[in-house]
Amino acid sequence: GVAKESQRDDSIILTGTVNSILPLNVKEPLLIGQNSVHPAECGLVSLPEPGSESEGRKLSKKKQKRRRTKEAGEDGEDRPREHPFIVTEPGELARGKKNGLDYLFDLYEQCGKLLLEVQRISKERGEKCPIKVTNQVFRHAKYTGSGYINKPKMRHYVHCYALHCLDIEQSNNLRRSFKERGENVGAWRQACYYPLVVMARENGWDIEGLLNRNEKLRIWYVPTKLRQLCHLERSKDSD
Amino acid sequence: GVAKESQRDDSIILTGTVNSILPLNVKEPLLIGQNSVHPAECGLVSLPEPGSESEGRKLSKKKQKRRRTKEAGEDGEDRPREHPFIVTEPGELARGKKNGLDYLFDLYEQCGKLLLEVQRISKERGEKCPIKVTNQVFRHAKYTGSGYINKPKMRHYVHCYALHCLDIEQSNNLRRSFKERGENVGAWRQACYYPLVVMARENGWDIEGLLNRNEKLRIWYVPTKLRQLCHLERSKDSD
DNA sequence: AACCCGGGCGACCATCGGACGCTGGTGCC
DNA sequence: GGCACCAGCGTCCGATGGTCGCCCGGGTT
Repeated sequence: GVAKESQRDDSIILTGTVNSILPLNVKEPLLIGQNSVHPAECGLVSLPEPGSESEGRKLSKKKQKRRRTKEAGEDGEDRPREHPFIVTEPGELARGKKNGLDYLFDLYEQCGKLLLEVQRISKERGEKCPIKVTNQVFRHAKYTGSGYINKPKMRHYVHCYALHCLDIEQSNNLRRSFKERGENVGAWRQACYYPLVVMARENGWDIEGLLNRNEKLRIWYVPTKLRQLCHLERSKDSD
Repeated sequence: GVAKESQRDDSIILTGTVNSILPLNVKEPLLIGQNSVHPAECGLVSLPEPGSESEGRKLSKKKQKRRRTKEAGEDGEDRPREHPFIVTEPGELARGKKNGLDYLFDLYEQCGKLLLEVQRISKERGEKCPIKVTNQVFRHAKYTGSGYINKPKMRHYVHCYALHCLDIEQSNNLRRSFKERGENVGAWRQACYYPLVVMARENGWDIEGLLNRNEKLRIWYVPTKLRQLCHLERSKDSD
């Protein structure tokens, strides 16, 4: 299934047009005629480098090296990490040490409320008032005891939440289908991109506008990968 | 006149309510009863430190030391700096090695056009599309040969342009009045704040919204000092 | 020519948006 | 218990918004 080809990161798999790879329609046919090719060469499209601006800004792109574990003897009082998400059907509670997707989406609602609070506070203080979920909001989340909300997580699943908000029917079907097939969260997450790309096409490829028109999505930055995917598909369209 | 009290920076002078210090109404009365007091103590209000957020972000606020002149032997090909602005009446051409205020405002229009261009380009490339005048726009300005447009300058006079857009009548009167009195640009610039504060009050102190509602001003970040001034006056109101 | 006023804008800084990949939790055997 | 998988999120990085004050242009004496 799709899961086998899905990557840890956001590398994008495109072997055909969007229509032909809608996750719900695809099981085996995706790689027909390519089954003997090495996975790295069969339809995995690396997106263009982001540094495409022509004004002369420089990008060094050195491979960053992550810091090893924190020094021993540090107190830190570090929270245990959250349980991983699993693909659940709408309304289904995750069993065992897992979290379900309804909970994931609720995190986005919580962020929206947190933003509202941050906005109220900053207005009251005459400071500039964020219209998006910014670092400040994540800081506020930590401060007010919602330490389980953090930036990398929330940014990671924005487009999944977007699908949930824009087409609950399709989002629910996708969840049921991926759960049934036993796909993991990474595969489900990848699959959420394509219905959005189709919607973007139906909106003149204006993904930004599509999300901005929705009350709940307006506050989230458009994920880079989603924007790039739309751009890529649009350029295929005009071939 | 007002000019004598005005500071190089944006320190804010408030000896009374906004009503009492509307620049057009004020010549000498401003400091009545305080003329013997040291200027630093007479109504020069230092605004609250920006690091007022309670979430625990740290601000070191070390005095930055500016780099001395560039190394000798550097080519650089540096453009000579622009002629300073002087206060001119509407339609009046600046004489000598000076630039007039109509020219200043035209620079803002040019930035608006530049932004439109940047938006067109970034849409075409599927990159994220700025809705404000960002660093990218200033970079684009340099790139396309408008080297006379730069960030510190444009940010410095935003509120003057705002007054010009929101109440051309009042803006023109202010220019005529300050020119007649022989005030310098700094004094005129300071004076531009107060009519805006009054307008903000009439709009429920929503200066952000006031500027955002205007087609031409929407693309400019609200100047910090203007937001702070509004905040300050609002809190005086409720005393 | 010498001086000084005042303002243009180069350069700096904290913080931002964005993302990588290490670490360790988790289920399976 | 041991192992392999995989995803949470600590941490990093280039670039941004915002501003200070050095430097020098320009008018005056």
